[in-house]
Order: sequence, then C-alpha cells, then structure tokens
Amino acid sequence: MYEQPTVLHADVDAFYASVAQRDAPALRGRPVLVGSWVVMAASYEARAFGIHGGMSTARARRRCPDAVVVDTDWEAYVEASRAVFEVFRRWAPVVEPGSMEEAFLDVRGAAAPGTEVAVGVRREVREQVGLPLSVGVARTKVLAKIASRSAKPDGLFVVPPDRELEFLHGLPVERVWGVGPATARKLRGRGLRTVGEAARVSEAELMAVLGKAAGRYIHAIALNREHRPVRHRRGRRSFGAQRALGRSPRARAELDAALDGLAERVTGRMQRKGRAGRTVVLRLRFGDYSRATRSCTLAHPTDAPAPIAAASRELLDAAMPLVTRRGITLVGLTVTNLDGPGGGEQLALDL
DNA sequence: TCTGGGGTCCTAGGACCC
DNA sequence: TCTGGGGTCCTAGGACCC
Repeated sequence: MYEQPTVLHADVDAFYASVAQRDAPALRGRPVLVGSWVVMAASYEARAFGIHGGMSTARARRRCPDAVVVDTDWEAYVEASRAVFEVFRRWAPVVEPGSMEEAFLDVRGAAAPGTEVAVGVRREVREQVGLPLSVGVARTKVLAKIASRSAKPDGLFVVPPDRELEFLHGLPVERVWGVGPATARKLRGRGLRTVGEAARVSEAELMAVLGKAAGRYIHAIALNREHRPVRHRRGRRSFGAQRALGRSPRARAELDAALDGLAERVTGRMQRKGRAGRTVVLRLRFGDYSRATRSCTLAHPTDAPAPIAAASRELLDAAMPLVTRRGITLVGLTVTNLDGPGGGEQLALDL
C-alpha cells in the first residue's frame, strides 16, 4: 500500500493562442501566433515549424509563411483565466496559481482521487471554457510539474508513486523546474547530464557548484525529497512596468517622459489594489544587451506617482554615464518593499 | 529590426547596531 | 583598545519562470 498521488499541476496549452482559436473557429487547426513584434504564444500547429515564444514574428513568418498572426486580447484572457480557476476551485480544496493559465491543485480532501479529479477538471475546462488543459498527477509539486509537460498537448500524465525515481532519474537536468541555461551549464560542466547523475553527488558538492540554495534544491529534487506543500498564494511582492525604446538615440526629456508614464501606470495599479511601496528600482537595458539596475528606498511607503517619478529621475541621473556610453533600449520601473499584507490577492488574475 | 512584458527568489558586500 | 559573532537593511546583479 503506498500513498496516493494527490498533487495536480494543471496547465492550459498555449494559452493565448488557444483562446484565439476558441474565439475564431477559422483559426482552429492552423498555425497561430499571438503578438505583433514578438511571439508571445504559438499554437501547437505553429510549434511544429520550430516557432516558440520570444521569437520575432518576422522570423516566425519566415519559418511558416502560412501562420496567422493575431493581436493580444487581454479581456478574453482574463475572463478565460477566471473561468478556468473556477473549475479548479470546484474540484480542489487548495489551489496555488502559478500564472494566468496554470496552477497546482492539492486534492486531499477532495471528493475523488487525484486521477479522477484530473480527468474531471480536463473535461470541464474543455466543455465549459473551451480550452485544452494538460494535467500532471504525482505526489509532489516538482513531479506533477514535470508530468504536466510530459502530458502536453491536451493530455494526462500520472507518475505512480512506485515509479517516481525511475521517472525522475532518466530526465535531463533541464527538465527540472528551476534549472535554466546557466544552472544546466554548470551541472554539465561537472559531468552531470541527468537527474539520476546529480543524485549520485553529495549535497555539499552541488552547493559548491551551484551555490547554497540552488545546490540544496537540486539535491533534494534528485533524491526525491523536495515535498513543499501546495499553498494558497501570498500577495504579490512588487509592481512593475517597462517600455522598450528601440535602438534610436533618446533625449533625456524623452526618458523623463517615459519614466513619468511608467510611474503613472505602476501607481495606478497599486492604487487599485490599495498597496504602497518604499523601494523604487530603475531597470535599464542597453544597445549591447547589457543591463543595469539602480534602486533607492524612500523614507515612507507611497502609491503616488510624483515621488516615484522623482526618485526614478534621480536614479537615472546617476546612471546617465552608462546611458550615454551604451545607448538605452529599455527602461523599466518597479516598486517593491510593499507594505500591508495584500492578503488573498490573485496575481494570476491581476494583469 | 537580434529580445516583450510582467514577475519571484538568491547572493554578496557594505553599513549599522547590539 | 582590539577582536569576534550575529542580525537587519540596503544596493546591485544574476538566474529563472510564464
């Protein structure tokens, strides 16, 4: 007798693109790209041509001249997300949003076992919201997350408790949630290509290679000891906005105007949520793709645009030598160090 | 047209305090 | 006077995720 899998990771396939196909039947079965300059989402038909998120639409069109490019439709996404989460909450007592289109579900205390909940949630999201949902079912979040990717597109993948190590140890390290290009490179540099290989190395050595937290995390995952619970989401920790400026040179007055606009946008959202913050972070990206951040902390939390804009101008003053030397291509403003609990706020539905 | 627009967490050094 | 340990906050940068 083993413990049943009670953690689900549920993820709408190609969310933006699937919403577009749902709302425009002519797009169904066709390669669809969402985004005007950059591909924000690609339908599975488009992915078959090697198109993926982050690619420029120009390059994507070269790869697939028949692709249909559609604009984003935020109202439709927010509404679809709300409907999907409604289904999740009907089936599972604990739902932890990961983004607009994905969540962990803990089904202990639910009316049905994990696999049955997965089947029911998939069916209802398909029938009631009209979207394809892939679900991974396992005993831990890490395994469920990996499983949902194995389930895609539009599938269900269960990791049986007595097959966990077999499943996990065969995976390349990149498949682990939290292992990106830099960490994978370090692990491979140490001769560790799979999770199974990482499992044979001591925690101390992984910490020496990856740093304290990452080493500990990978070690725990490789030995299948990473069992963090599904929890309701904390309130958000920051509000930010940014603006790409293109490659042409910008006058200081234009940059100031951009900062004013960003400060308005960010504080507007903060005011609607009743949050205030003390730390202002200015983010810059330059023509050579290098980046810099400058930050300062105010004496008191605020949600007013004027002090945020003033602080960001001062930060920009200090960074002007870099701006002049490298050329600025993006400016961003984040307010963090938020006060208040922000309890129950749903980041996933708050874009 | 060589990269969009949000976020989270960790690390490391310095300042400051006890 | 000198040395050490520990905690918190601030700043800057890096990595990763959707």
